Amino acid sequence: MKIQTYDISRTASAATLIFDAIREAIIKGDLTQGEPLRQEDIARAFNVSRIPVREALLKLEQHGLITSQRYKGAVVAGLSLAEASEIFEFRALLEPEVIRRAVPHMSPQILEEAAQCCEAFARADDPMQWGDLNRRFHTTLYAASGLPYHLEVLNKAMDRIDPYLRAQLLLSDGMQRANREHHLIVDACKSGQADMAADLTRQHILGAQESLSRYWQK
Amino acid sequence: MKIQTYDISRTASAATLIFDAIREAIIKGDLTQGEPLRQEDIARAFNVSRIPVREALLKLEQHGLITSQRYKGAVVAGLSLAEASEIFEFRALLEPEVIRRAVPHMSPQILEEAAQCCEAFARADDPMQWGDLNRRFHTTLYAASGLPYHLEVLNKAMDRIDPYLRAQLLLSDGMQRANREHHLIVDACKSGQADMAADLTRQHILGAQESLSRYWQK
DNA sequence: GACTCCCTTATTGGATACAATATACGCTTT
DNA sequence: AAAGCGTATATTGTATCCAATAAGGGAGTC
Repeated sequence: MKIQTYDISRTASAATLIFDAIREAIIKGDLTQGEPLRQEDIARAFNVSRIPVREALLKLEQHGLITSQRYKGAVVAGLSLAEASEIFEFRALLEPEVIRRAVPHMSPQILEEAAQCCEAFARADDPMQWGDLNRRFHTTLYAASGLPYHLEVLNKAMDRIDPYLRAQLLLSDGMQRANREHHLIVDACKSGQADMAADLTRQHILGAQESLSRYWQK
Repeated sequence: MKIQTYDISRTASAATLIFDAIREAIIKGDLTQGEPLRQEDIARAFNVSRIPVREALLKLEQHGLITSQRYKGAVVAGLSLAEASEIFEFRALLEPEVIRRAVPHMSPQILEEAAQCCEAFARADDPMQWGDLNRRFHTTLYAASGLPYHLEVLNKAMDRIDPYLRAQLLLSDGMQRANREHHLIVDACKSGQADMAADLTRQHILGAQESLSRYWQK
């Protein structure tokens, strides 16, 4: 008998599960800036002691998603527009290079998957999905870059600004433009134009940053 | 009576102290790749329970300095040349931009401090100091960039490759070249040539990467 | 009434104790 | 002797308890 069995408890500790759950909640905007995170409350909610909760909170702090003070507790970290803006610039520096390096190694499967993400993104009607699909689209394209460290750092950066990304897609022309630009990027990748893809990616990011800044001003 | 007293326990938890200590040990090469880190041993060494040790280990893992497996423990993370090389490329992407942005805001004090680092670096006879001074030199110059996120990420990156950086300085012409290039960078900063400083920084990093790769080949 | 001091309470940091899991060794079987 | 199995031991993950600290409220003083 050969059944593929997988034991979740082998890979995930309680701390990890809690971390993931809270991370999701913050990223998706269910927990907002300043929301206090009491160890005991969370422990009760997950039916565990405070120990794994503390580990989860530590990881969240390392990721910059919460800030905590000794003997005072943790709160969901806020990100000023300026801080978010800097992270957009950070992305604008990294992602073009990443995609440039990825293009030569993109298999037809990857391109297909990216295109599907793109389609799904265009058709999705639930704003909650937009953020996810948008992100999956980009990570799919970047996966072939062979730059794991860049991707790791990039993921953390994306986590931090995720609420802003979602907000940006909700702006009047946010989805429309993202969609258009995604298609252009995929096309560039398909035709092997690495530099073009890099350029488009850069514009894509800086455009998002700018539209976000403009909106916040008003 | 007004003495500036600072109570370590107010700002630093045991976990933080342990983290710093182990981080230093790894960075300076006292703990090398694969070295197992037993919670209980460390706890005994610091005269604390395993709880703060676990926190420290978690942070170290987040920084990529150790890798740990459930129920198996943590070991000092190794970094293949390829991985280190990728991080050098990462730096080559970020640091030029950071210094370019910093140049316009460099006060005479900062320039003075950087120059002093440079001098000290040139004169230091203890190879152990080289790494520290080299790093202080760069961080001093970057501080004025107004890009805190970039710097945070950069610091983590530097932590990971620190042993390689030290190794690189120990190569035959490592110090000599680093020294020469540092001076060029400071000069460019002093004369406000941001793009020049960026270019020099990029070459400085890629040069180090290349010489390291060449050496490892042999 | 405002201020200070002290105490109570809520909350986090750390220590000890227990549970879950992996590894190593010896035993059995062939 | 080699392979497979089970137990012993070491090590990590988690729960429970205690200690340290911060925040708030009330009594007393001016």
